[in-house]
Amino acid sequence: MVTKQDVAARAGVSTATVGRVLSGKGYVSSDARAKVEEAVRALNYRRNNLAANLRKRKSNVIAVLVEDLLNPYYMHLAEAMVERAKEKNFIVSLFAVKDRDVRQVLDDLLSNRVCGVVNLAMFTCDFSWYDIFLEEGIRLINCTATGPKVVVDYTEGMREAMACLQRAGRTRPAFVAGIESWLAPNDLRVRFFREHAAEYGMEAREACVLCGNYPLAKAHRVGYELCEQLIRAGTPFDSLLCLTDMMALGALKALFDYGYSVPQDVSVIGCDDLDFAGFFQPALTTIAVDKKAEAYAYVDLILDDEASDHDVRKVHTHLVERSSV
Amino acid sequence: MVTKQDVAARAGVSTATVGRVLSGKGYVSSDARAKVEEAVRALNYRRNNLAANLRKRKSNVIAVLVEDLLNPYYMHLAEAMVERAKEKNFIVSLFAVKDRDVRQVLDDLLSNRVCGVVNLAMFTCDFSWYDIFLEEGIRLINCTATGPKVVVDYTEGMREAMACLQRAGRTRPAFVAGIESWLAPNDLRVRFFREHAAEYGMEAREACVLCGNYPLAKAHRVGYELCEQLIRAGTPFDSLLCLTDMMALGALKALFDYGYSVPQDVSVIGCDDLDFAGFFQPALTTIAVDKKAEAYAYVDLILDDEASDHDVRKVHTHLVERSSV
DNA sequence: GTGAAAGCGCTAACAT
DNA sequence: ATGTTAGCGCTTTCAC
Repeated sequence: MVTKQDVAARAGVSTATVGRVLSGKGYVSSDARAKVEEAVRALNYRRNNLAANLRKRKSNVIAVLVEDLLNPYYMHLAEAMVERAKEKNFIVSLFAVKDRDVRQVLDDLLSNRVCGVVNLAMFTCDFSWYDIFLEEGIRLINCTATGPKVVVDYTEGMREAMACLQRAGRTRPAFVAGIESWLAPNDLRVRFFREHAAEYGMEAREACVLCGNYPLAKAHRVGYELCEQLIRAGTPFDSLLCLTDMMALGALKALFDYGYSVPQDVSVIGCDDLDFAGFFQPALTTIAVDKKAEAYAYVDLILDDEASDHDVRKVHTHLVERSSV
Repeated sequence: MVTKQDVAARAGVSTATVGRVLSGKGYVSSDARAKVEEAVRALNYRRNNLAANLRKRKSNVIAVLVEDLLNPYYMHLAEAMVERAKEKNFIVSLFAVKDRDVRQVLDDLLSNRVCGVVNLAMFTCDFSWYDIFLEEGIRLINCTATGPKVVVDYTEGMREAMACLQRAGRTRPAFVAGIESWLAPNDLRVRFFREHAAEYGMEAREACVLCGNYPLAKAHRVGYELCEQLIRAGTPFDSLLCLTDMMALGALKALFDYGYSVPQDVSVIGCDDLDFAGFFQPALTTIAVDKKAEAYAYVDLILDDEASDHDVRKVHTHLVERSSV
């Protein structure tokens, strides 16, 4: 393995000088710089991040916490985060907090001295009792009640969605929320529905806000079951808003199984705009989230030194109309 | 930050002894062990993996190479790999080789001294010219022509699939391969189709093996386009085998758009058994891969010291019948 | 503008 | 059964 020492020796300078040209900080004569660059190329030197990390007491790993990697939405995010992190020479690692063994995962993160943590899990797993993260200067995103956050502004998309339903003449919507009811009030989509449905000439019937046990169960199953439940309850409805596209997928199937046709009998709107949402039957009208912006915001909040602790980045949403309304 | 030193001091022993109890290797008196354990708990000691990695000249990161994280199949794999790696105290990192900038990614892996590389990208990106990996003792899975491999034995599933089609009275199948034609001969599914269709009373018409530009384009789009192409070509067909479930999703939509009904007019079979394959319209009959076994095999091949370089682990497949045949 | 040297916290070889 | 010690390769002060 080629070390900085080797490079220094070949270039006839000290390791400090090599360090300066490699990091681009500090004064180096153009002569020295040239010699170092030649040596680096000739020896095919590659920095050992392990050593650098130890010295800096922090790794170049960004931890991403997920409950369920099988959710395509997370992967959209992960994809973009990897891309962004790479630009800045960081790598992203996945950590599963599946069985709610938060404690163990937290120890893991600490052991590995990750440089930041992005929580994609639905719930705000409270790190605050684990002050160590703060003490160690590890950036936490969407982890604690306070601290930097990126919030997806579903309001914009919801507005368009409701207007779209209204144009289609729908008046009796139901909302497949899927998440547990104690979580629902925190969700902007659910809140918007409850608070503003009336403005679009719709009845925001509380019984039609369907809560479930996502993310414990798969979103598409939850969507199916909730929709089935709604149908069996006999409550009349002419449209369905779904918290996520995968829930919409489930709902679509339930609707089909029970003989409803979409969009003739009921209109369906999803949320996320997964890359294959247009391939549902029928092609799903959905609230698109600017996933790339969301992912980049996560990485930037972790890595930008200027990012304040009270920073909150807003991610936009808008309706993508296809054939399900 | 609490170091091993601190623990040793508090326990009144040397760091070596602390190391012994922590690693479970070497002789330690039960008295010393007790004292160390007490100190670890009291001080809330957590090992610094950065230091350990440097010393061992190898990190606890398993690199996963992907072209496209948006493929649900990979996430299934990633999920299980994370789970397995965690058991052994390793973490998994994602690396995107999207733009074919293999070179750059390889440097990244080297810099980070990952302990192993699992290549989930479709093509065998040849690392062999990069002998450094071998020299450094970094395990490479599915990376080079030689070396350890996990192969998914599609033969089993394909056999059942063909039999299933035969039972349904189908005789004119097409195969939505999706991948570029030079890649096709390497694929067991395609090969099986070409070589054994006749045994099931089917015509293995070469023109009906549809190749495309996956993974450059999204699988579901490729599936759609290929199926559309097939329909427009006017070649008669009564069944469709698809390389992946996502391609099947696309094909299903094309079929629908062109007025065919599934399974009445044409039978469709996918491959992968994604968790939401049952939610396609109609529910997809598909070749299920034992994804967990596949993922575990990857991790095990990387971490097990006994794993030979010529090891090849076989992953089983079987048909899951739903409503598309 | 450049170099020397002190660690980062850990592991493992060696000594006792 | 336990302790001592020499690095791993890098960054970064501090002195020249």
